[in-house]
Amino acid sequence: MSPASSRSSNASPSAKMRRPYKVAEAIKSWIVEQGLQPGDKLPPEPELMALFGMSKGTIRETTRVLEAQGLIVTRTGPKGGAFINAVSEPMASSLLSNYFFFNKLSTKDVYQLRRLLEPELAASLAGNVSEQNLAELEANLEKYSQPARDAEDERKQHIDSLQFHIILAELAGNELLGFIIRFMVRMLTDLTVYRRLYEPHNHELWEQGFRHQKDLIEALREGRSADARASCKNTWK
Amino acid sequence: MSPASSRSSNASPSAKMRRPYKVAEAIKSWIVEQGLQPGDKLPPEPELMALFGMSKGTIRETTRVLEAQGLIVTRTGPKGGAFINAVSEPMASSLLSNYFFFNKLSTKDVYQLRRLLEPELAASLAGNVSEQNLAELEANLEKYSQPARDAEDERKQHIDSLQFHIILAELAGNELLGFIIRFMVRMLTDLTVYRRLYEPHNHELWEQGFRHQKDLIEALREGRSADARASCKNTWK
DNA sequence: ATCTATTTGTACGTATGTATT
DNA sequence: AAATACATACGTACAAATAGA
Repeated sequence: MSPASSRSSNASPSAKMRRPYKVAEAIKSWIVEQGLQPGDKLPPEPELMALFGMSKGTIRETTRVLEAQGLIVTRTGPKGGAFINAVSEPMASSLLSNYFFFNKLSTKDVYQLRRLLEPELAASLAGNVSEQNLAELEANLEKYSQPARDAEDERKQHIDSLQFHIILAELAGNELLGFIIRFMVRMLTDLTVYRRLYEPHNHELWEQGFRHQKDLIEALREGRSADARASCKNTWK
Repeated sequence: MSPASSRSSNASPSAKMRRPYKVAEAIKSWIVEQGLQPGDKLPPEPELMALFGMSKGTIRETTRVLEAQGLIVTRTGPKGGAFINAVSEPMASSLLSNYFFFNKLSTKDVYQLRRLLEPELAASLAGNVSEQNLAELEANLEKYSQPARDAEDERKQHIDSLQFHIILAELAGNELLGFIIRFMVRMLTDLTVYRRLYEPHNHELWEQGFRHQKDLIEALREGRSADARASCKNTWK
């Protein structure tokens, strides 16, 4: 466990790591060892230069590396410096999407995974959702209760309907699951934002999706686990 | 879709992005626009300096940023330079684990997710697994067919049993799913590598796990979807 | 509101390392 | 073996930002 590669899991291919990376690794392990928390300050540049016997430029490249990975943030001025930072979700999400940019992620893959995940998730949630959360789901559902009037409208509805899934994931109280669902939604948004324009406006599909989400909410409310699973399975177009 | 934030989804908090990051963003969009492929070369440093009107140091910080995110690799010497790179899985995995380092991921979360994913995965695979792949699963199972003799042995077996899940995920032919399962395995390895030492050696649990994995293979072979799901549900300790 | 001190950010010139031809 | 083309590293000088007096 660690900021990446505190032991050997490597980022830059084994080869001879250049100095900035060596230092970056050193600082990462240092963070772990010292148990530094977000907000804690790293030594200022001159001190790091002395500590690692390197020039300013090299030290700066190092801090850029850590910053690019979201592990630190830097501020100028007095009381400024490099500070430990808890990687934000948008950041993590961005970095991960870089991976799938080249490793062709298809919408099919995303839908298949969602299909694997959500029905069981819904089933496990049935009967355990507070009335407040149910209301939230219903409020979201309202946003696309009317058939889309035009392409732009449909696009908006599509984004809103994705939000439904995010709320659902939140309810599980599982950081990892939540992250994955939100990431999938992000991917779907990116992947479909253009594609959708060419697709036919399918009224029937919209109606079915809407109905099933409505059923799902009811099943969750009344603790009908099996029904929740079934409705959820039908929620995708 | 893009190397992160080619439009607005931002990594560095909206504020005034410093120059290296601006250039990094510029290069990212440039990569997308030009449709550059892994292996394609970026202009050499002096040219980039001219292109963006910046000094060597700043350009270098920029390339370090891209490199730290796994988007380029650099080589020295003639024919050297910065080259577009398809982010590797270990790299992506490392970067993502940084996120969960501070956002406390518990083993409970991981197990819960696996519990959500794998039974359905197994069910969907039943009857569609080649004899060769089944043999591979069985070969893996052999590695821990005998009760562990000591703590070290048990640790090894634990790692091997995790491999079982990776093979299973591979069979789905879903990049995203595969990544997630492997990532979870990685997290579990990191999270348990120390913890396990304190846990009692539980013979009975081992035996059950072993038996269920064996059952699972048979169910997969014979296309008994429901049984595969059931066996899989019992595969965790 | 202005100045001052502190700390990061940028620029440039030069020297060294490294792989290809 | 030598020349070449490229990244790597250093040192210094100066610019920009910001907290605090």
